[in-house]
Amino acid sequence: MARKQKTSLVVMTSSRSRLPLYYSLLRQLSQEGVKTVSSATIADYLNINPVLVRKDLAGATHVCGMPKLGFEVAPLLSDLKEYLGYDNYDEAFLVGVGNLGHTLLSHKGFKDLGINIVAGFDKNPDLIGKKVGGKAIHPMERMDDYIKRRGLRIGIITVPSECAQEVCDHMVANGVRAIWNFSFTMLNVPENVIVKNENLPVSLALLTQQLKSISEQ
Amino acid sequence: MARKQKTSLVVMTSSRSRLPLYYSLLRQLSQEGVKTVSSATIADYLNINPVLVRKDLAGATHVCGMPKLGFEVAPLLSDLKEYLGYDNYDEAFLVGVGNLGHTLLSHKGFKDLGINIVAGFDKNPDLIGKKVGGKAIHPMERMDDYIKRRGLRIGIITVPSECAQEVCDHMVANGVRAIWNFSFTMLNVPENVIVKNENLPVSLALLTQQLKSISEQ
DNA sequence: TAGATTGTTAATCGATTAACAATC
DNA sequence: TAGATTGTTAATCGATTAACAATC
Repeated sequence: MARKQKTSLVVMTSSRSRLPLYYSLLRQLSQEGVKTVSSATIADYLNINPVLVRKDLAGATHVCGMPKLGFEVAPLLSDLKEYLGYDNYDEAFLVGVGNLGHTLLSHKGFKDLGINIVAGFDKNPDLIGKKVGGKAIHPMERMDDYIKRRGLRIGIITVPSECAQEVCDHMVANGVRAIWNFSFTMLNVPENVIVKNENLPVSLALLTQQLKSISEQ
Repeated sequence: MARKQKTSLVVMTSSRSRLPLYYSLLRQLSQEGVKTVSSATIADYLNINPVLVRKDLAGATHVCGMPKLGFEVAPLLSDLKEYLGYDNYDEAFLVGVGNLGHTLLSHKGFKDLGINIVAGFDKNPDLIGKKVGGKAIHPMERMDDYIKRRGLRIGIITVPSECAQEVCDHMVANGVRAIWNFSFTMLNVPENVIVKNENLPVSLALLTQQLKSISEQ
């Protein structure tokens, strides 16, 4: 950790993280045949304030709520989908086809949000040439070239912590601008690259912590 | 989605989500032999304000920074570890031993944070009796009893969305108070149960979104 | 000593909520 | 019509930052 580059952390306004929740909920409601929904109902499901819901929806969609009826679900969904960029097609790639790497490569949920993980890279010769979730696994040596050739800008790091910084450096050197980091290392990147650390154990630990703090009251 | 129960969402003060970052960073620094560190250095790595770092540390530890030298890494680490509850032992269990379930059961990182995923449950007869990551897989029918007998309060849902609510109901009925939900369903739970939705595709989508919004500037 | 760094108090900023008139 | 629900403006709240005296 000698270098003096910074880790750019992802910070986001809360509205951004609520919008996907509205989207999920509305899709669920839509499937159940619900045609219109009030901000109070949405707020109720998500345990937040109805005014907040209206503000968020007003900011992200063109749908006007109707007094007495609430919002039409269908246009809300399509506007949210566009706003959230779920109908744009984005390409990402993954390095480190271990347990977690396998899971992500095979995960069906990315497609719906317009994301395609196009390939995996690993140094294990047994994996090379195989397919995981329909995606080819390439040797590490091919990575630099592959990134540049396809102009990939989004990389996923699922290698052990020891190798994470090295993989990261290669990514950055070849034009990657956003990194989804599952290793436990704090990555050093130039200012113009964003890193989102996804630490599953920490995530669960935060939940157990919260459970405790609630139980204590 | 007929019931009128609410989904309790996890909301947390930002300090809470920064503390694990300090912890990771400090552990990394400590391994490199660093003995003391200034708030400015920490802030630099994490791209945040040094005053914020001092405030957070003052709130979570008893360590006083020394003018001109900064903070001692070792006591900071042990205080943070205690504050974050990483040295308390917590038990969780997991339902749905598919791809993601396998990954979580085998994940080495939980132990460090004091979390033990004690068992997995699945309805697939081929899995029953096997071990994944050293943890036994039991049939679904055993779940209710198992939860009660061991007094488990933290459940992990990695089943397909269609089954998620049903699994959730069983958990709640048997005393589970916190649910880590990897399905795409918004779960209905009583007010005193907390749900943390972990939607990996949405997580990546938020990152790509942010990348776009930065690129546009 | 001078300079780096701390902890604290006050100011700012942004996000959330309350109040309320408008409308179907 | 009356009541439910909207969108908007102002007030509140909490979190972040700025300013600065204290200290090694």
